[in-house]
Amino acid sequence: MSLEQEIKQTRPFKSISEKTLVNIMFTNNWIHFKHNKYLKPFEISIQQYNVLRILNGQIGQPITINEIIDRMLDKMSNASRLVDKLFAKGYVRREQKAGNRRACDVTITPKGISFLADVTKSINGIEKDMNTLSEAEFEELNRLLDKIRK
Amino acid sequence: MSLEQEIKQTRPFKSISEKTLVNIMFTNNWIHFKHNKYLKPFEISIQQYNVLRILNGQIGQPITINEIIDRMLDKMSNASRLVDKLFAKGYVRREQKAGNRRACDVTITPKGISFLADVTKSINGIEKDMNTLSEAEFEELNRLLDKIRK
DNA sequence: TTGGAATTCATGTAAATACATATTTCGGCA
DNA sequence: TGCCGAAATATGTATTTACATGAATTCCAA
Repeated sequence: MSLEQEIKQTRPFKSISEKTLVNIMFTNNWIHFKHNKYLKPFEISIQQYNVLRILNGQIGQPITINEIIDRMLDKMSNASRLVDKLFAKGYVRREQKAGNRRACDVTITPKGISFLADVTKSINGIEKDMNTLSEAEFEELNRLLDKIRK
Repeated sequence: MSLEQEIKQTRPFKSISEKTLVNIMFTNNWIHFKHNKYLKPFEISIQQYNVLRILNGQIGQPITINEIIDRMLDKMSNASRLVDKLFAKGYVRREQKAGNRRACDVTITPKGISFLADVTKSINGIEKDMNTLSEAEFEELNRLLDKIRK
């Protein structure tokens, strides 16, 4: 459905770029809502899920809190508290980094890995809720999003 | 910059559609961050700003809380408390709807209109932070976002 | 070597969000 | 009319977010 219909816009957007910003935000909320729906049974928040994915991407190599923040989609949130939550659930291990007592090494545990695998299986439902674009359309969408951010 | 570089992705995405989801979320956070930056001096949250814009779009015609929720980008948040905040600042008027004592009529006040004009002037800075796409590219980006949401 | 700045993380806190539940009012029907 | 379920909004609350500040450690330059 067109954006204007979805948000029942009465007057037209002032510019196509303004409309695009609104469209990105609206689409993100659509994704966010789906994510919440699929993550809910696992009792994990979107941010915690993202941190787990980052750790999993490390393939066993530890990573510091600062590096997690670097890789996070949302830089603002509190990585050390997210790691706390994951630690409490046994999904990550946290140790003082050798050679730098300020920093800490965070690693995903086997329990975390298998939990993440279950979550991922469920969350792929999002792709069923999405309309599939052609390969070329996906590529183009990515290109345009990359381009819009300077 | 490419998404992979920005989030320092180590292993490749499993699919182009997964990458696209991440890209939309990442771009949204980019926009969110900019919004926060430009809204901060005005002491208003993004959600409050969006509600004001919706009310302004009504051109004087009152609207109920439910209709605000309908038009909001983020359906989840608490429209009545957002209206409360705006009311406390004198940006909106709220009256019991004639003929239905459950519902209420919300309208933007002149103070709200001029405040919104100031905010809008500042927030247009986002468009300077953005790379401009061509008209055709903007159209295509909007088309693809509309298409991806069923 | 040592004092100050920078780094790295943790903690505190006000506000916002997500969601459940309550309250008031309305509409329809026996 | 009186009752029941639905509608429209308000309120309660646990969690998350945004951001400021604090604490420990490291680095560097005088």
